[in-house]
Amino acid sequence: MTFKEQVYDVVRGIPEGTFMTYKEVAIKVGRPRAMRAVGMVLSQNYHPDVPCHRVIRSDGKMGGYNRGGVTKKLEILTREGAL
DNA sequence: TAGTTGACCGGAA
DNA sequence: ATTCCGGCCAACT
Repeated sequence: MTFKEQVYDVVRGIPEGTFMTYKEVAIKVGRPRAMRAVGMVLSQNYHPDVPCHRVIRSDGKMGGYNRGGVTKKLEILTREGAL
């Protein structure tokens, strides 16, 4: 099980209408200091099964989105009722 | 193997 | 509140 595999699994396990920060995900995978690596993996991730739109920054802002842009990401979160 | 990059975070100015 | 800087980790070339 590689780092990114674990990241995918954790993000996949995020319930609908909820969101986690990159730091939280990093902690989940057992690498509290690898928050940056998490972001990179998600940026490299084009896997539709992984709801990477539920992962945001600790500031409450959103990092990015490879599937439609930040706007789309915000719309998805709003549609899921995360806001 | 070594160097560069990135969807980050926290503290300081 | 905003901007700047350093640190940390994995992937990619």
